[in-house]
Amino acid sequence: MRLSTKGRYAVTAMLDLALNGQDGPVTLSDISENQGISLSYLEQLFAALRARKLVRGVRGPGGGYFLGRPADEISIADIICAVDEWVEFTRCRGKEDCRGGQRCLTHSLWDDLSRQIYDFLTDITLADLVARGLEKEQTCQGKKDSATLESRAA
Amino acid sequence: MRLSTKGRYAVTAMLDLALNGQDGPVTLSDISENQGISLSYLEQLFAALRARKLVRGVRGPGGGYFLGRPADEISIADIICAVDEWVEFTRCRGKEDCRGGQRCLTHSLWDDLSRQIYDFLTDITLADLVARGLEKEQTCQGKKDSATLESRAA
DNA sequence: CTATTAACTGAGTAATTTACTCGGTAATTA
DNA sequence: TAATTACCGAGTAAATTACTCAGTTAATAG
Repeated sequence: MRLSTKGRYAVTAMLDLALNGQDGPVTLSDISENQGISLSYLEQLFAALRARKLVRGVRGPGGGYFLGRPADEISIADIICAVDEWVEFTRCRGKEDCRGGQRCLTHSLWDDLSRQIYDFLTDITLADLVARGLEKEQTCQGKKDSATLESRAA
Repeated sequence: MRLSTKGRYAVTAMLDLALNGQDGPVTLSDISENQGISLSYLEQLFAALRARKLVRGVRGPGGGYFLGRPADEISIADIICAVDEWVEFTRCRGKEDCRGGQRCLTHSLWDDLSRQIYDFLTDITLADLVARGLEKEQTCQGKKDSATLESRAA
């Protein structure tokens, strides 16, 4: 498993689709502006997402992107794996011999952990995130009553 | 949260200490050989780990590294945060205004997820990993049902 | 006391990944 | 037909990863 800013970009972009894709397709330009990512980089990310059928593109004016499946059928792990090209699972299985046993043991422990994280993220869908977020009704600036999570330092 | 090969190196190295640090300190040379990482790179990683008191160094012949605390008091999140310099939490809180609300919402959803992953990894200690690994008694090559996990190297 | 060991430190750099720029083509709509 | 937007690929700047090298301290063994 791997968790980088690239994966974050992909997840937030997909969230953007989940939130705004109800009425019509969302353009990459919109996402680019919303998320502060360059258009070309988004195109690269969406090429990977499209290859995994996580999004569907519509050309022409009024076009843009839709989610490829309902939001409750897209897990965070799906998204991250799509852009981060994760495999690299037990690398000492083939080329690296593990005669010593020690190296092999630590690697298999890591793979075990990696698998746990993967399973964890497989159980969380885009829909889950959106639902959990809406239920809190937290907008960044909002901060109504007692909470005051971060009070205007500057 | 961030999960890179750098974090993996740190975790497997710490696992190495947890597994071999019983009798005496473990040298970076040993770890370097076990894990296939260069000595200098390990020194960099251990500088960060030492700064967070996750390891304790002993100089001179017969020296090496110990865990800074018992293995059941060191979480995976501790290790990863030490080397990956993670902070970057809700980046739209200060400099980026979130008038649109859209960008802000996706970011806060991401931060929410990031927090979940962090909590998940905070609950897993080095000792947990080792215990879980031993209980499975999985060696990479061996896979014979009887023991074999410590097969005499040095 | 001397030599060796191994932790520490820091500057410099190759390799890789991230993120972007640019210049296009293909499909769709008005 | 013209505008729009997905789609495509080569080239590159910036950042991070991972390493080499060249030392210095501290502790131990002889």
